[in-house]
Amino acid sequence: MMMQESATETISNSSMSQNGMSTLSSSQLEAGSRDGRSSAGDTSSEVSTVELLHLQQQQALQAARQLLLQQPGSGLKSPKSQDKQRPLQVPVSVAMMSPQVITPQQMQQILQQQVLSPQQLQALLQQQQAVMLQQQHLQEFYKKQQEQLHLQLLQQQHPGKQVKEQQQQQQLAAQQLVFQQQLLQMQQLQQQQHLLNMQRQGLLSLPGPAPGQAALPGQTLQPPAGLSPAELQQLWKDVTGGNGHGMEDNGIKHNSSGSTGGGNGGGLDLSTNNSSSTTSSSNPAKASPPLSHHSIANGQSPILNHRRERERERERERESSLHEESGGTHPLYGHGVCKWPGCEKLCEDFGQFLKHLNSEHALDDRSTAQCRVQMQVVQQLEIQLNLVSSVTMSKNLPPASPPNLPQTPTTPTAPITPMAAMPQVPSVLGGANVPSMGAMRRRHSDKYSMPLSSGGDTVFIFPEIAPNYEFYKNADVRPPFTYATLIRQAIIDSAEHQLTLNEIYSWFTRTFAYFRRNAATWKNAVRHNLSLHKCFVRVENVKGAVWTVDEVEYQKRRSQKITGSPSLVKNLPSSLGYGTALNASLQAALAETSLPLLGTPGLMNSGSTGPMGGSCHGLLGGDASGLLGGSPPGLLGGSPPGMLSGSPPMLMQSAHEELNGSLDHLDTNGHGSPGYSPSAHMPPIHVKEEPLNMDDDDCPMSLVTTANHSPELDDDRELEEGNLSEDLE
DNA sequence: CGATACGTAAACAAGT
DNA sequence: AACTTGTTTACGTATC
Repeated sequence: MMMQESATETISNSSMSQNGMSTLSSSQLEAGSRDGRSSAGDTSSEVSTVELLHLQQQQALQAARQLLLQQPGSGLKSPKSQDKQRPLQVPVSVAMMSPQVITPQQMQQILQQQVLSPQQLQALLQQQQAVMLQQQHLQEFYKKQQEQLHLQLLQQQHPGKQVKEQQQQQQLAAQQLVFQQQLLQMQQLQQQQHLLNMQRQGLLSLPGPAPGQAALPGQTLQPPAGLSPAELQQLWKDVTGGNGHGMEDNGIKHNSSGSTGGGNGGGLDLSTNNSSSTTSSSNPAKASPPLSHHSIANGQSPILNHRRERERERERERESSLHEESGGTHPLYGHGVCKWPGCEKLCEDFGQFLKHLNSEHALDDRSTAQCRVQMQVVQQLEIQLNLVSSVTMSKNLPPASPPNLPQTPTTPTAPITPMAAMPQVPSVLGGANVPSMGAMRRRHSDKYSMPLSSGGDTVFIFPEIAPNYEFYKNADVRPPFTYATLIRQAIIDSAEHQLTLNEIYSWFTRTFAYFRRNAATWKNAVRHNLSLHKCFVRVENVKGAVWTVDEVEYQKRRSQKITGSPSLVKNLPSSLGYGTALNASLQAALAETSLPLLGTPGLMNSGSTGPMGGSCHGLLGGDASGLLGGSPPGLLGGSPPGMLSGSPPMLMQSAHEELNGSLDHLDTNGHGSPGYSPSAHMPPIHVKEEPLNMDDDDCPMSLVTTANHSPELDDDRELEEGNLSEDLE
């Protein structure tokens, strides 16, 4: 019976979280629309949203490209795996992938570089306003010209054309270019503005640090944080000269050439095509002079001249080849393949591509939804990044690398969020919500012992861990450790290695954001564990009773487990997703086991290499599936969700596993340090939250949400524990 | 499939 | 009486 209740609770919670998410997303959208309205004056909210989405899509594409280029083998796998798992959401998954791939460092760089100063923002806004006024007129004009041009082109196709006509055409083309450029610029500015507005309003902004906790006051809506790095990047590129020519594009994107008639310039892909681009959709290619790209860039006269010339040439070419569409360029078209995330359809020519684009990737609800999901994903990633970065940064450690962590050989940073992000995110953010399920999480955790040290009293066994400590302290993620392990840690951390029950409670709340809610539940669990496990010894004290740890007993227990489970590795697939988590668990594990070992990283790694390698990448696939849709019913389903699901971000099981392996060795070797358990395998991290489930459908959405914890959950008295909250900081 | 570990819920008792 | 602290039992889930 109880279980059922809990289950229902979970469900309700999850639903709540979803709602929360949806709410958030909706609010965001609304906000976005508002912006659009306010700023643009009635530009339909949709437009802004769409634009944003497009930007993000592009971003995702870019990221994907970069990944492909940078990470030869690794990155590729994950996507596939994901796709397999979640076929329908391919685009989404793909988009997600890219972000995942991005290393934390990259993200940080982006963030750092991309921040717009207030003045810049203002300037942009002003520019845009001015531009907007003109835009309508220009658009109309542009359309007319495009039509004319189109007609002329058609005429030219016929053999006997007169020179004059050609000249006229050229002139028109030139004019068109100018207008087109202007138009594009305006559009871009508009996009920017939308983004900026959103940013300002905090729509996009993710609460930096602790999603889970709304807590940190200031952070939340700060403008700068707002846009995702990628967004900013893209935006900046588009705005600044990026568009201009080439960016990288030349190579990759000629695209930008506004060919798509719409002149997306690079920025707006679809939107442009469909909408404004206008008439063109039908013959965008024709109308749009390939120039566009370039034009977009500056729109400067000098450049224009060159462009004009080029255009002429191109037009000639065009004429010859007719609709070859000049290889119409489009941000989503390259190498004869549709670059829409997850699509990759082969299109013989640009025209075919356009057809495909309009038919398959039209801005319908579906694509819009996909875009939204992507946005959300990006946001989540940002959040995670913030968390991670905050943690790592605060601690001096080089982000990814705990000493030896096999961690991420490949992607040092990668960890961050690989796919897992998706699934996990929810949990993280919204998190913890739910108390949930019964026994999902599990034991593995024990294996690691967590060296976390709480603030004051404790001494960090391993400083490296600190980062993780910060993470769990602020993120509403369930730690991947068993209650027994945590309790032990709490006691060990204390000065006298003994704590009263209440002190243990305090440690939990102080150390883990996750335990700031549902107090009744976890406190009961703590008591239960104290009583149940022999390793915890109650000692009568003057003041009352205190709890101590009998390491011998603790080790016994652990050793048993350890010995038996080399298998952990298996889980990897499912757990892959976590990136940073890795650190936490790994570190923890390392900490424990390795105390002695620290010096010998090699050991760790050696073991890991094997297993780990693949796993890391696998991240995406595995976890995500598990979390999201994969695990069906119960949270646990596929990926054992165990504890951390919420955290998501981080843990890479693979790493854990490796660690495990290594750890195991260690253990086996027996260096058993007295106090610390050998720890051993890394368990998959479970996330309790299970955000997972949400409906499969929603899964993506889940991401969205949550940045703050939903108050709801707490029936508990957590609030009561004011200190805890205080302690946090 | 059974054993075990774990998490959760709850009943109950004793103490404050 | 209400709450805290402990103990114990039961049950579901996951792993071995």
